[in-house]
Amino acid sequence: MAEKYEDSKIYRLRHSAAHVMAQAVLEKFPEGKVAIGPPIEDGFYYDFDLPRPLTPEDLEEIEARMREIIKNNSPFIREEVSADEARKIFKDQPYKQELIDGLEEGKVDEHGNPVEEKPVISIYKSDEFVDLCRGPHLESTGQINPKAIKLMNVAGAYWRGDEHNPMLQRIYGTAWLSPKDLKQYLWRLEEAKKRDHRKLGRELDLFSVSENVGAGLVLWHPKGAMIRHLVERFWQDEHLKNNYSFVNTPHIGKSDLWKKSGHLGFYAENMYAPIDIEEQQYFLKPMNCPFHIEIYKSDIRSYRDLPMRYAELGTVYRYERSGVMHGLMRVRGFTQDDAHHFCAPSQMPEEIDFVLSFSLHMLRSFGFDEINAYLSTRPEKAVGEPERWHAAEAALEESLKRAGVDYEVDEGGGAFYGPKIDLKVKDAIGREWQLSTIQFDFNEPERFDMTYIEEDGQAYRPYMIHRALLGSIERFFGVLIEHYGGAFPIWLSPVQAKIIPIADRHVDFAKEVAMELKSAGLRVEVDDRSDRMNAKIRDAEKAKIPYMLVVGDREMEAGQVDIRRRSGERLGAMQVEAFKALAVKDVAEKVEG
RNA sequence: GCCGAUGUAGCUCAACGGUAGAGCAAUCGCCUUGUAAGUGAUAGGUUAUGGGUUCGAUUCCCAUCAUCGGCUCCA
Repeated sequence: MAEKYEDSKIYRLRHSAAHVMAQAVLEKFPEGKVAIGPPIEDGFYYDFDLPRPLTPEDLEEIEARMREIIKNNSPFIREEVSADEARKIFKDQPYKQELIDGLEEGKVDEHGNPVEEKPVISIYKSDEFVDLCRGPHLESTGQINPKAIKLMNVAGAYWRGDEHNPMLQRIYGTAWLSPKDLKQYLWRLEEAKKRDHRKLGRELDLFSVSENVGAGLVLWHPKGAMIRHLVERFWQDEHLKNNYSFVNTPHIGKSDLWKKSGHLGFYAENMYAPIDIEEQQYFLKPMNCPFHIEIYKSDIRSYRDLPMRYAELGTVYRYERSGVMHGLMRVRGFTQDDAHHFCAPSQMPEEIDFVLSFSLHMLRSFGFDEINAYLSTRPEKAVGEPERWHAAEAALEESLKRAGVDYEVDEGGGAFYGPKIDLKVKDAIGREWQLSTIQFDFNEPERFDMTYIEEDGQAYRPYMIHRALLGSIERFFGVLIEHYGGAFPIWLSPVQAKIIPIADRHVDFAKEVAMELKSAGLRVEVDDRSDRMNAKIRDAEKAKIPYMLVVGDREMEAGQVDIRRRSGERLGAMQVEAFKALAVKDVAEKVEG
């Protein structure tokens, strides 16, 4: 069993580094106010209310001062105090006063998180600095390795994370046990930068976002659109194999529909302003479900029709606040790989089993092997019968167990209309991304009065399950780019092989080879520029094309191609037919090479 | 939306209160090449947009738009 982060030395180290930083900041700005400063993943931060914005030069100064404080090697001394004593000690610190009030009431800890027992109020002293703090800390500042800390950046953050509160300045820092660990962490950041889908999107000419079109609206370039096409084609094939029906629905719908579905009530802030058409108001769709429900309701449904599975690559538009857009990950117009399942209560557990295993199959097909699940259950405020909630939650949990997926339960974390499972994948450098979501909906079937006729001739309410496996095609593409660092598996590569003639006299032969490979469904291009072979190889490498096929006098003579992989590996010369078979096999087996 | 930073050629970046330059890419030549950059020339910019200050603004100021790092929110 791994040690909990909260109990580890590195946690105490980061917490201690936060105190040292706060001291350095207060020395520079004696009138500054301090808020809170906890350890976080990979480091720590501290929030301050300061008279002016901090600059990168300030950070350097603060970091240098931190090293001096560390050198003093002063001990961290813990003291327990009464609330009144604490108030006296922090008399010039309004944020600390607020925290002390909270501690005295006994409902929250010094970070504002709810706690069971009324906490003891403790303070920690080190060098010239005193902080309201639960600890724990290192024994002394000298235990911090001055060469293993680094201040990263400054950012705004609301006091207690509430946007109605004042905006503070948050300094992020990182701290490690050894300089080697710090170096490795910085290397990881560099690596993540290299894989940034926004950078690769430009370099590989996959997509762009134009200021002239609008923020958060993605333009898919030919190579990106090819990958999207391949993803969608695979997605469609798999859905057809699994008894889905495809539906297609429009981009706008009348206001009455959205009133009925409830979206104008609980989702209005994410919807765009209405469009007036012949004195009726229409809204851009933020979701596809009301349309799918209308299709369901276009006829009387029998128990014999169930389960029904409606799938659509449905493009939706959601208003996102201006500061939140991020490449492909967070956009204003996107296509969900959406589907709605309608089933009878008796079919429900089996239907969940299917959706979960189908979801895992889909994610694994794209090279995501590490998948974690999050089960969110009934919140305080919820619609729908409690029995249905329980049955649904049980089905979700049982299904996760059967599938052998690691999961965490988020009690009360479900939406008001139903419990859900979210699946997160780990990418090649260990970052988690949320993709799939499987959610029950107890709201819309009621609002639309959806029914089916049972054997007994009576009308019953079906279960409705809403799911997206890839999430959105845009986000999924972004994750895919970062996961593979732009070097897509062969079946997804927009160009699978680049044919490189050594001299102009080999171009005709190269084109013949290209024709031959294209006839097998391979995506190949001939680099017929009069450049040197070395330059052509360099360009193909930079484009991360899986195979480079060099053809010169020798190959032309023998009807061969000389093969180089993008890894630099040389496979030597082989017959065109042999390469064709090799590449076709790579595609079928989804080889990553 | 909020806090902070940024916006100069297709890309990466210089420079400057007196109307801008490099490398790569592009175009046109020459070279005809054996596994990551051959070579010469040419072209390319109302310095994001709109105001203001100034004799003069791309540079200083304001607003808007967009991007980046975060916060809040989320597929």
